[in-house]
Amino acid sequence: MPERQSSRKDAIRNREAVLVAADALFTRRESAEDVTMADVATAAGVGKGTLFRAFGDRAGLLRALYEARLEPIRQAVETGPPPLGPATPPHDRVPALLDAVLCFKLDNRRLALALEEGGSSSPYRAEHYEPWHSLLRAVLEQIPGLTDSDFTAHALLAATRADLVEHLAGEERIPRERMRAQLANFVTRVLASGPLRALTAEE
Amino acid sequence: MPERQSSRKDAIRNREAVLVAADALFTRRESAEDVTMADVATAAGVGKGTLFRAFGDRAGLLRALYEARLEPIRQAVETGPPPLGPATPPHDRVPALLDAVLCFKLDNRRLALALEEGGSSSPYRAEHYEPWHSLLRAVLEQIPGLTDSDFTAHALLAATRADLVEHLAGEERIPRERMRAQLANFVTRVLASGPLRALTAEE
DNA sequence: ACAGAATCCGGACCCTAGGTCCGCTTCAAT
DNA sequence: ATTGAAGCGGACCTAGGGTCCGGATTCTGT
Repeated sequence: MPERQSSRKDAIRNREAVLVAADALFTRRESAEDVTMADVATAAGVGKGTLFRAFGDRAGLLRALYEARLEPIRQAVETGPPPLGPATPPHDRVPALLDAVLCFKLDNRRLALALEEGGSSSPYRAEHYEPWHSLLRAVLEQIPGLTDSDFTAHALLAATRADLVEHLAGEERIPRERMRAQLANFVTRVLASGPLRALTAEE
Repeated sequence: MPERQSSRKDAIRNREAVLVAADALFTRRESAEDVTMADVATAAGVGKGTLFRAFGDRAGLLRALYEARLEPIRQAVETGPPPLGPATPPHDRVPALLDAVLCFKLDNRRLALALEEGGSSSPYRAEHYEPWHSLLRAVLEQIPGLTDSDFTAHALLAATRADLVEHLAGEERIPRERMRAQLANFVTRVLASGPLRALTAEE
């Protein structure tokens, strides 16, 4: 619950300083795992107490950073033009949404990794997952012939999990565009078989 | 490197005791996260030193347990009869493999969770992932019209990630058989769209 | 059976990193 | 200027993974 706004300017200034410092650290450092809270506090020129009061705990800080970076995409999805916006026909919006998620994770590898794997509880309990799943599920539901929207949404999102993306980009050295193409391809396959008209009908 | 066999009977007995105790603890306790190494040592009637000498570190212990439980399935996949064994036609083997993985994770929730999420490095660096991916990829490659076997294998396996399974089974209360059906369905969709008749032919 | 060496045992101990506490300072409202 | 509420910061607490080493146990050669 330590999330209420403060009107005091020192509090606001410090919160901002922490955000900036943390952002820099997470981007610069190799792994997010070896950025300690003490590091962040020091880099921000602030005491640990301040840091924890402002964000509650490590996860809270991560969340704040994540949401800040996610904001533009959220906007584009909620009120933007096609292919991300709500006016897009479902069949085109699903790949667009997943592509957006993938790109976001590619652009924010360390952060996404830290938040998604970040110890304790599963990513599925983190409240930032639910909106995506809900939306995707709703869009999938509008595609005729597609059953199990709920599971399908989960499964598709699973293909963009931060650690998988990290593995593909880092270990397997797959270039961004190729990964996007592969994901698009995969999504197409899932959507393509429409009314699950058997393996035989080539149409 | 602390993995070499010991011929001393006390060492062997203790190793076995630890394995049994850990197995019991991980099964009994709510979350795998709150089974500490000290707990395991105590439950096994053994000192921490012994435990760490035998398994190296926490991950080592998890791995040992995991592999023990996985053994029968590994057997079935490598030298067993269809639909898991190598004699199965690719089109049938892929769903069978994924179903086996899913069932395994359902039967070993806590353990799979602990090992997959288990802090530090991603599941993709854990050497137990690679064989599955390799196999699945190889089988996928034999299905005509299927491209991107590598990515597809990753994506399909991602749908059986321990924390997702845990979420579906635990949070969403989806019964085992339903989940298996949904996964089977999903796999079918991915395989079904054969030669990927284009994205353009749509509207 | 015995000695000596090699190995193992176990729990006290260390260390890191997240999180808390509290006396002091700063802010803002009157 | 006064005052009390809010914030500050770093010393401190705790948990849990991992290490160490004196003493016990087991193996081997004779």
